[in-house]
Amino acid sequence: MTDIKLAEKQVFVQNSALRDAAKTALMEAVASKMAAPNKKEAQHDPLNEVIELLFFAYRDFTSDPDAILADYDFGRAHHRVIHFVGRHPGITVAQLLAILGITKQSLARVLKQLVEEEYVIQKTGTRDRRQRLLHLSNKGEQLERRLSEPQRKRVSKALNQAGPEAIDTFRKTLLALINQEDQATVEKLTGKGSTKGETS
Amino acid sequence: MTDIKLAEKQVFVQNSALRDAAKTALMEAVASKMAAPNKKEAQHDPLNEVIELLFFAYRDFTSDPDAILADYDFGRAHHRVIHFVGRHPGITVAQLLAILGITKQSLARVLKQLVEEEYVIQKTGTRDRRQRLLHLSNKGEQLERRLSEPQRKRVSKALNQAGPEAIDTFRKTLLALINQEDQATVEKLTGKGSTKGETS
DNA sequence: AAAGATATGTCAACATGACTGACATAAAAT
DNA sequence: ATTTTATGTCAGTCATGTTGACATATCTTT
Repeated sequence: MTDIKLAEKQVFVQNSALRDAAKTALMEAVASKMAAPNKKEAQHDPLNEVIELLFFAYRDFTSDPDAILADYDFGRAHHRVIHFVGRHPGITVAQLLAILGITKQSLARVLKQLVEEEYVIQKTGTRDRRQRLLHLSNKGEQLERRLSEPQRKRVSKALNQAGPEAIDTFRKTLLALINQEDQATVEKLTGKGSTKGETS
Repeated sequence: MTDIKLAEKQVFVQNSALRDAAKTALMEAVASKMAAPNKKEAQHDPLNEVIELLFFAYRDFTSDPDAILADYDFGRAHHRVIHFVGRHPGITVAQLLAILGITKQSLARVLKQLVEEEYVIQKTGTRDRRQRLLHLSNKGEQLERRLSEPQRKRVSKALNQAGPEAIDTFRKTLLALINQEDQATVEKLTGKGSTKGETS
């Protein structure tokens, strides 16, 4: 008696329903249960708190562009490429690989698409003609702005809410979270804009 | 004349080599080029800076556990489950789904493994016997500690380096980065520890 | 008590974005 | 002239996410 009536009334609670309701309704459920008095393990370590906050913050932070990307049939991988090429025009493939921390085969897949669809332009290096210096086309720049806008707004809002010293403290903390060896490099990287020194 | 000599001398620069050298040597290369004087687009927006820092910080932040996980043939998905079950013992499957923002089919795959290998224990709810309240076994708690230790150290170090007000400011900023609708929920969630109110 | 809704689980097929390994070409460096 | 470097590409695999369909046990409602 439990085998034929299902499909009609259950479907609506199936997959994405759980996802979409998740960030709202179901989260409420979580919270309410949470409100119940706990017993033990109230490990109220602020460190653990920060770790969880990082998880949620990053999740939401990346969700903005994800939605936009879907329109273009692109994924996060494309976004990362667009972002770093946009912020560091003239970057080489090797540099991009180093920054992204992925293999060239992985990069190739998305980069190829981006070049074919003319979001990214490859210019042969003049100093070293083996290099392919990467730039955004106008189209690419447009997409970049579209993608970064919600993120900038989100960050801006958050920093404002957190107070005037937040910009500085937040930046300092993030930098200190990065692997020691890379901190100096990243500092230079984010401090500057382009990757020039040569161009075609 | 370029078709038979390859495999011997190239292999070492192949895949992971690029990855491993990446975070050190190649990053250096990036930095040096960066140092070259730029021309235009010095969009020195601190917002963009923060966005990139977030990317790097989160990347390194998650790399600690990733390495450990490999020993167990687990991935990030397992880590997330272990983390949230560990920090919120007695959490239900539905709640976990809401937090993780994935489908139950995705969760099932990793949860099944974790239960089979006895890192996670399912207890039937007493108030609602349909629920499976999730807990870590001792084994699971050990793994949880092993995984969170490097992250806690990293965060701790970063907060110290960033100054005394960093804990508070960093937490505030992260919270404000989260989707408005979820902020209150997450605050409760991270503030408390367990998910009890009932147990078996 | 019967009917419906909910919490959980499971099979199967598919997409994305990583990875490894192997091989290629053009250009620079030795 | 030889070797190394920067880039690209084919092929196969793996982890993790997604839909869709269906099952079972246990509340909840009528």
